[in-house]
Amino acid sequence: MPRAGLSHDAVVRLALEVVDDGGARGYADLTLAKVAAKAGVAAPSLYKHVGSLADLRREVALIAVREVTAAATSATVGRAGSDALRALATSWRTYAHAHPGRYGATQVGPDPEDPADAGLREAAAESVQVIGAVLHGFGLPDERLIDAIRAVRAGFHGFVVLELGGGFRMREDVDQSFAVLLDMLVAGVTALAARDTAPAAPDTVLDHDTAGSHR
Amino acid sequence: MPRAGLSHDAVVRLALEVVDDGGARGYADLTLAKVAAKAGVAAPSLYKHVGSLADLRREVALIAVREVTAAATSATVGRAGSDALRALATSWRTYAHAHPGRYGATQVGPDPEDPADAGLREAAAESVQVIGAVLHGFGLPDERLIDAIRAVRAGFHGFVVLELGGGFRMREDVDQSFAVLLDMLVAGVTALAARDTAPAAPDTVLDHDTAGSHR
DNA sequence: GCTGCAAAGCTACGCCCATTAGCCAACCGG
DNA sequence: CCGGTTGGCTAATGGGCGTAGCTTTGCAGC
Repeated sequence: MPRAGLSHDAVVRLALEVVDDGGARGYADLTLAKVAAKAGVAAPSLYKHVGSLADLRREVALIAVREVTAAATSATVGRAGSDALRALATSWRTYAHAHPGRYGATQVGPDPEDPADAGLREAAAESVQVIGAVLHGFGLPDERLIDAIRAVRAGFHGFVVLELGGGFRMREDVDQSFAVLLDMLVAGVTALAARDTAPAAPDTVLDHDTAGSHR
Repeated sequence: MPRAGLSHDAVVRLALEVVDDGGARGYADLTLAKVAAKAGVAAPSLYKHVGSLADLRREVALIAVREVTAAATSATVGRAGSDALRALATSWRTYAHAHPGRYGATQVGPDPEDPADAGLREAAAESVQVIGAVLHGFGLPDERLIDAIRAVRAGFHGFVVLELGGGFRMREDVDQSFAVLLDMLVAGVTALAARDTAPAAPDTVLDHDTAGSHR
């Protein structure tokens, strides 16, 4: 009865393979049975190395979030302003294309209550901080920074989710569409900074009173 | 042995209740067992009214997509331009807030191959057409309309997905953030129309050559 | 009112998955 | 070489989907 020589890390590595092999649905379809099959081991044996399927998923998600953050960080180092924002956007989407399954793992929000999700919460916060750092360079007032971060995240994430999910069915150039979205975000953040820095500017694109829509 | 008096429509209705009861994860957690429990019936009995769990999910998704489309349509009737786009955005997000579980059902892209998904594909196309109709009013050239639609969809969907998934953890006003995103999209679409309608305009916000980023 | 049949339940079963319990063999430190 | 830890295993439970086949209800038509 030879041993498979597994370990915690080896199991996680195999889980990542399963996720990567499964395309955009790889994470959703991650199963202990598949990992065990890849390891050449009976499914219950995995419990010697991993607490549960939920634990394994958490760990995969953590890695994915950290990878996105790392890609975003290294893409924006040494850049500022719209240059940085464009590099950030590209790295974000490029990661999703290269690892659609792993990107799917970043879509599950960590449970704000569950202590087991603490690491994931922190990792997610770090990825948001990278966006925040980039946007900080636009000179936004503090109260607008959070809005800009959310708009950018929504744009990036929404586009990638729709793209990976097959939501863009026309054959038209998707890269071009992303470039247009990115232009909107760059212009939007720039205008947002200009508006609140110089509130009297007459020809600001964003001269609309957003405060009126508060609940 | 009294009869429960089920029917196809009754089962779908109960499935919608299960989805609605389950919060944002209601659709993902939809199960025949839960529907059967709500109906007061053994699970296999449901097969007299429904082909499979996949069929039931499809039907729920179809209803959800049509409801979003209907909300968007009625919100934009009689409006045009940025007024229409703002109303569209509000109706989209309002639907997601009112029916988070059902909104989750709209996130699964229909399989482009599967003939069973044909109705869902058509319904999804209709919802995109509503956005297209609204954006058409901005006078975009045809080649840009698809890009604008995608940007708007990405913004709406991304924001709502992040919001429902608990992705916005700061307590800052989320309505305000959505208003800012909406401003960016309105300004972005306006500028996109201005850019390609009058290419020589000097002060256009979007004077960047997006064609340079084609793959 | 009776008869008969289709429809709508049911139970029993098979399969897949996660997880627990308990066994046994392999490796490693002394 | 010996013993304990550790990493496999099988068996079994529970839950979910789905199929097969039985039973009973309730209605249509006489």
